[in-house]
Amino acid sequence: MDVEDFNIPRFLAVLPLFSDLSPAELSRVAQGCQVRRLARGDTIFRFGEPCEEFHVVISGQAKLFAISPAGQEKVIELVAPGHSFAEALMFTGRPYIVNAEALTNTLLLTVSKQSVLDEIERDPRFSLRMLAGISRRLHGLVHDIESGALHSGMQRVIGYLLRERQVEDGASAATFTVSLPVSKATVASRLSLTPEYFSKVLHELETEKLIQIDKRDIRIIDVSRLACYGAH
Amino acid sequence: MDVEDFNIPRFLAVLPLFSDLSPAELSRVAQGCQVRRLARGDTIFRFGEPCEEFHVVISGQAKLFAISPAGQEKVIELVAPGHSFAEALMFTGRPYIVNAEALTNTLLLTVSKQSVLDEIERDPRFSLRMLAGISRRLHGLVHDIESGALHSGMQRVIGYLLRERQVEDGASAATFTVSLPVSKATVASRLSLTPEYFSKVLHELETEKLIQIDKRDIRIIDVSRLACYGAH
DNA sequence: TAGCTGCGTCGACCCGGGTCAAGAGCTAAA
DNA sequence: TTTAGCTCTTGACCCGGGTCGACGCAGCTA
Repeated sequence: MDVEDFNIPRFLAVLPLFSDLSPAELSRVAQGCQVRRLARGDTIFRFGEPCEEFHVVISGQAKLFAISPAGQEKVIELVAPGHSFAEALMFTGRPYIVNAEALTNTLLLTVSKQSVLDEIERDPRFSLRMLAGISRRLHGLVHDIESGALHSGMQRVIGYLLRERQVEDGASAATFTVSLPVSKATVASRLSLTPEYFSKVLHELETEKLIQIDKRDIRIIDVSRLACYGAH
Repeated sequence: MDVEDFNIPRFLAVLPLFSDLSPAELSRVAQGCQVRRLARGDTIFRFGEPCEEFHVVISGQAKLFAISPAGQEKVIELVAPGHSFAEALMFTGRPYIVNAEALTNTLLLTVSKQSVLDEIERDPRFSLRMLAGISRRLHGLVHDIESGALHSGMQRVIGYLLRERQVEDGASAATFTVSLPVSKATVASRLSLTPEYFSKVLHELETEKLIQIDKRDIRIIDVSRLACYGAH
């Protein structure tokens, strides 16, 4: 995939947010977009910078993360292709409150705040879709907070594996494979664990014959037993 | 304050969300509202119930909380008079994902989903205000996640005390008083601590002569030393 | 005045999970 | 082929903060 030959309106039309705009509207929004190619480790934005746009991952992977005064990093969210981020921040009028960078070579679409505001002005149904998207994101964060406060590390790992099933395939087979999208250290941080402890938990699950670990591919052997393991 | 003699349009006009609607618009929105008087402990809504409205605390206090399978409770948010909750969930079209109840005798305003949708249809500026409100809420949750993952219990308590200053008075005096809005056990849960440990932390701060505890009033003696205490 | 109930405090104990250090594979460049 | 540099694993050790139990001290009710 290349920057120059990339068809922005066609890509926009696939996103839920823009899915039923007319071709004319799509090309208008596309005016306020730019596509960037990023290498692994490139910064997308940093804490404190002004926010005048939101972003969509076209291909590759991105992460949102915070840094503590002591310098340690916590991954807030992993962003897969087709997913957007920072829409919410755009509407607060404040600077970015997290950092974002590319985890692999990534093609990134950036949509200007102004073209979103124009579209909202023009079509109330568009703002409803925007509201729904942000609300769903908020829903996810509430889930993360609950999960961090109420569940043990083991339970968070199990929850993560089971949730990834939806992404992998919609089926509810008794056995299936989850591929970690990024390094184990990054997933660990997403789950608020150290890499060492994450490793320990995975291998405990393996010795219990609930999963099989093959690099970043994790085969779930017994879904139902896995689901109740860790409930003590 | 009584249910019958309460003037809904006048109250709506004070809320940031509705602040610059015309009197005609206000009374239209007020049609879709109802006011309820609740006693301490009364349920506002429960996990899993359908969500067709959002809520504003007129007077009193409410809490949003989750319950783990094991039965323990985590307070997600404390809601003070003049503040709203569950707007975001309304837009996802899904059932409530948390529980809400009154912490004291409370007067609660409930605004129907339909009147919000009507108003969005009518005025794009209204939907911008809605987006900004929800985005600010999301901002707060991200802060909570960072704070839970990156800071120790001591640091979260200090952060809470310093943040409450804004609410108490805007001044930046070297010494001031924070009144806990609810029981210490509830504040502790909000900070993801046990009541016992919260107590221990507060009393450690007191023996360090950084604060003075008098029931639910906490006098901050030295703001600047408090701010850097716990940074080790 | 006694008795009850709910909140807050305190101490003794314990464990989940973090820290540190070492090593093992794997890939990539030279 | 070697060196360098990741990512991942493993084990020994340690500590923040949770658990449990007991008690003090209101504020109520009778």
